Amino acid sequence: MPDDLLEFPVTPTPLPAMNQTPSAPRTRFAPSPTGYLHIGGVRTALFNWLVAKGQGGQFILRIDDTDQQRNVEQALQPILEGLRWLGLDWDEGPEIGGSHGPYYQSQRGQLYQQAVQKLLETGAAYWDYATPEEVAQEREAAQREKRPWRYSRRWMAATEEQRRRFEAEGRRGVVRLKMPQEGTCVFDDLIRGRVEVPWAGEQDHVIQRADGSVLYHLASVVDDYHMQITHVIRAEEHLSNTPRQIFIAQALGYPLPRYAHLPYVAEPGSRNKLSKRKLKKYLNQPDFRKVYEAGTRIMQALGRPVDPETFNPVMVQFYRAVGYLPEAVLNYLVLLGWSLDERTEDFSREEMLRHFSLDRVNRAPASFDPAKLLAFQQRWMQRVPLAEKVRLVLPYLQEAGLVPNPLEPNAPLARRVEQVVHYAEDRITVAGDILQFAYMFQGDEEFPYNEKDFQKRLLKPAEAAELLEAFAQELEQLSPEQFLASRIQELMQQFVEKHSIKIGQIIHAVRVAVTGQAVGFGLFETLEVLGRQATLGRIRRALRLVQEKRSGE
RNA sequence: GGCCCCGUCGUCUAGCCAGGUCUAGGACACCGGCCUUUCAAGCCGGCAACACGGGUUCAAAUCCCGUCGGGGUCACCA
Repeated sequence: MPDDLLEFPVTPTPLPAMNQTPSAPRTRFAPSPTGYLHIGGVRTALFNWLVAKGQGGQFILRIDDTDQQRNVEQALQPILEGLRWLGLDWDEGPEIGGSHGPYYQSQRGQLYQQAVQKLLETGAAYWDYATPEEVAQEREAAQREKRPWRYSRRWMAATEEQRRRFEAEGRRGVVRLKMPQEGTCVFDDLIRGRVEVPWAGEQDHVIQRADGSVLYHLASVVDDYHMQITHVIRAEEHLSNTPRQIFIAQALGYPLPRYAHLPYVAEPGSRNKLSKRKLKKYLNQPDFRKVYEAGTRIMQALGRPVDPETFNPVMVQFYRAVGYLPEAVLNYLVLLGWSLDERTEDFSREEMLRHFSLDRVNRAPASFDPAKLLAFQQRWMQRVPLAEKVRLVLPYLQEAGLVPNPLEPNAPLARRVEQVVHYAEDRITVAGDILQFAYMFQGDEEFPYNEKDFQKRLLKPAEAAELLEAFAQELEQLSPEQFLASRIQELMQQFVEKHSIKIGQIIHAVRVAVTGQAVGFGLFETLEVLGRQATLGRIRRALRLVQEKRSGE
């Protein structure tokens, strides 16, 4: 036996861990119904889902609504929709039930009452009759004297008689935890390793309010036990809550779950926690702004209001609305704090399930970078076959009123959608990008001209209109059947030689005349898809506009 | 402030536990070039980091101590 092994200090066994059947973890995601799904929240859900489903276990969704009187159902919908969109299906929870229900904390009051009762009986908790003001006074006094504060237990009722006395004074009791005052709480965190917290720093937390309702920590511990949760995987902000939960669990005689505290997701370019309320600040960040504005443009093209309450790159709804692929969002998210090795970046759902493990989760917080998310989106989108892309893009065209809904599969317009997606393929990174090509679906007299582009390519160059006119005459020589990209290109080359001009002198003018803007996919393809009649009509409209503007000056 | 956690390119990270193969690897962003009818895409190239200071060691991003910095948490919120 090696010497250093002999010298290894004998450590007291940490708190008993739950008897593991390592085969089937049960994890849970426990959001409170706030009406939106935060990026950090989904990542927590993802990791929980991966641990459970990667090892043949169950992923449970539980709603922490102990404090909500609002419309829970309504505030819950965006969360459920978001999880479903991403494919993070739950095995037990709202809308599907399960054998450990109900899955709303507001409906599990009886379980909590029993737990409180037991805590009271065993002396792990006590009735307390301090008013909130009295407690605040104590705390402030301690603060003034710069000493650590602990509740004095002055209004603790140790006996039934004391309770009656306090109540006779008109006081209403809460139930507090009777926390240990010395020693250390030790637990093994799956991500952080051994964590030690002195009990002396813990308060006698309230677990039941004066109105009889119960607080989060109690509910959470009781539920985790009854739902047989094996791994509590949650955000780091709960790390310092863990000792009190361990205390509750042990006092109740529950085996402990394993804990894993994920580093939180930080703001772009800083170490602060990502918050949905700081949208304005994040917009100062160029990458963030770029992603947001691209999204905003899509919403505007759809005629949807841009509501900062719901349309915000900090929330998953944003990505769904704009047309990201769930695969891309998951791929980005899984790498936010986790990695497999030094090079693998592409993870499908199946690959994540196969490879994910908590021991490769990073301990430091990770900044959210929407530009990198976009890069993943681009990669995933490149792999989507044409027919599927058409399917993704269609709802955007329909909502914008550019294409009827439903669209007959064999209608000429269906063919056009396909062509546009085909030619614009590299330019469509999110489904909503199709709306950049709205001009391909608008009437020849309706599509708008970008003023700056019109100015630059048609108005300002002295010869532009004349050349355009001449080129239109050449185009007229082609029959509708001859109106093909290759033929048009040939024609233009001849045209350029004939007039001894550079191709740039005509091609930009044609593009702006026909599309209304200076950017787009291949011009010859654009003309082909538009067809002879539309092309000529649009050029005539542009020439007319040039004339109007010139004479108007 | 107490307690807890964290600290590798601007960002996500690999490497750290088992010190040399690290003149620190990959990706995003950025910059430059090629391609080109525009803008993208694509291809090629470039910039760029071990928070700091002490130890231990022949050798430290890796081990130890300290400092600094950042964050979380301290509710009759979740």
